[in-house]
Amino acid sequence: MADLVYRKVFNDLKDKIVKNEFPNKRLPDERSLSEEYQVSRSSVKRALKVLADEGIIFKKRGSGTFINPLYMKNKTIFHYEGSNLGITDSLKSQGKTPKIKLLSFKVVPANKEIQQDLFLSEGDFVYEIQRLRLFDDQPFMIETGYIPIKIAPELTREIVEKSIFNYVEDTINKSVTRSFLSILASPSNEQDQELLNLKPTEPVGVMEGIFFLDDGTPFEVSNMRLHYRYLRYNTFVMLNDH
Amino acid sequence: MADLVYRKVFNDLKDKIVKNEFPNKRLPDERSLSEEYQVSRSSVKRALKVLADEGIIFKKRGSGTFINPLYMKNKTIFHYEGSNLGITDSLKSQGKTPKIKLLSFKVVPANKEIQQDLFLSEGDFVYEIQRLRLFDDQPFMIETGYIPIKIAPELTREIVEKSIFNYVEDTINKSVTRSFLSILASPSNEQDQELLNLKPTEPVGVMEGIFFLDDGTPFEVSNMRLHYRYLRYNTFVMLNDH
DNA sequence: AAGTGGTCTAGACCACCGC
DNA sequence: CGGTGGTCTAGACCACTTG
Repeated sequence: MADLVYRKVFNDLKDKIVKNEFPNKRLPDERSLSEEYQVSRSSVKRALKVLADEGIIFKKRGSGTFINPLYMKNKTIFHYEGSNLGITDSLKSQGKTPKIKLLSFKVVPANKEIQQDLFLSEGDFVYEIQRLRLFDDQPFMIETGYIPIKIAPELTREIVEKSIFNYVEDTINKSVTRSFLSILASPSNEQDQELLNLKPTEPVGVMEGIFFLDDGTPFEVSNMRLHYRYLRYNTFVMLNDH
Repeated sequence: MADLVYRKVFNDLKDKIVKNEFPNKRLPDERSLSEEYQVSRSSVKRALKVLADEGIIFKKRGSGTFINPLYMKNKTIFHYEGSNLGITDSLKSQGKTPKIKLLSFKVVPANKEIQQDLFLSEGDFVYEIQRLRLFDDQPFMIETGYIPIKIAPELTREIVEKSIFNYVEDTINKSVTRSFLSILASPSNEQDQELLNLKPTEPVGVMEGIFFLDDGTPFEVSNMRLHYRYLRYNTFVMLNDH
């Protein structure tokens, strides 16, 4: 992954942007970058495309490529980038230690809502997994997930305390590649306040989502409640036209 | 726009998918499509990339390209608007009447932050427009926007009480087609509580964004504070791999 | 006119899948 | 092994912006 040409250009440019090595907020033109990195202009374009999709840069035809000023501002430790969600990655990359505390792990019958979300039938069972995620010993997210037992019949506490997605990729040989997410704000409840160290006036950011395997099978429905300072979802939006 | 090669391939394929012209849920391989449409394989790939980004198809290396079996069903269950945001539209569609109450309308010098966000220079002026948006006489959003006067030199209270974007499209003949948005949760402040009828424990959802004209010029930087029950951002997310 | 991003082509080689 | 998608190159021409 990391030794792909466009990936290297992407990583290097992102690095330089973060280190503020383009103080005029402008990147060199594509042809210069192509020369500098000794790669084709197509590969440069591909790298820039990904940067643009993540909202880090934007391009002005005829003018050049510029750094999105919102990207650097008010960066929370934890941020999601549109079309690329990397929970553990984005944490690790900053040299921090993400941890998981397992709050509960059960097998329960799927209720109506979960049946619909995961395309299950009456009588199907799911794992109910509640985890607290920490980041440098600071709790930031309560995550409640439901996974059909028939998709991953051998989940254990040990697996669940680490990465479920990695387990699935290594063992079932399928991968979780996409999801539908809903993002909203909510007042904190007592559990939130206790586990995330919140005052009653402080809210949580909520991300609800369904994760899919690469063959389209719904794999998990998840409800994530985040300390409000740790949620910042950055996205690039195309308005009505294309 | 629609006469781009990859766009035509995209539209044609999407059309065929919707009409169920691939009953085996599988698309022809890229080289055949390239031949069929008499375009390069790169253009086929580009069209397929867009289809995949929209969650309509997925590609399996070594196997082929398949139609996401959930694509049709999902439309009723989720309404994902990622990559297509229409605030007033989505309100109108529910048969409700959106209204705008103008809270303040001034011309002020752009501060450093706004200068950076909108690529302005020292001494440039911007409109500062604060509006309360209502929905069936129920206030749901406080919106503070900054627009360079040099882009829209003739803004008036009358325009600002309606749609700024429509004015821009009709008059300047440019359109607002893209934005970068950051979405987060925040405790409500006193103004929020008063204008949005919130209790102190109830939060707001915040959307900060820069809106761009179709030529890439930053047009407006906007801060939107929404009653938490009215913010729900739905999006389709591709995870780490492609 | 020069510079910059956008689109498109043609072709090469690689990596993975299934028979 | 053949078929498929993934990556990459080199170069052409177009469309828009800026001085």
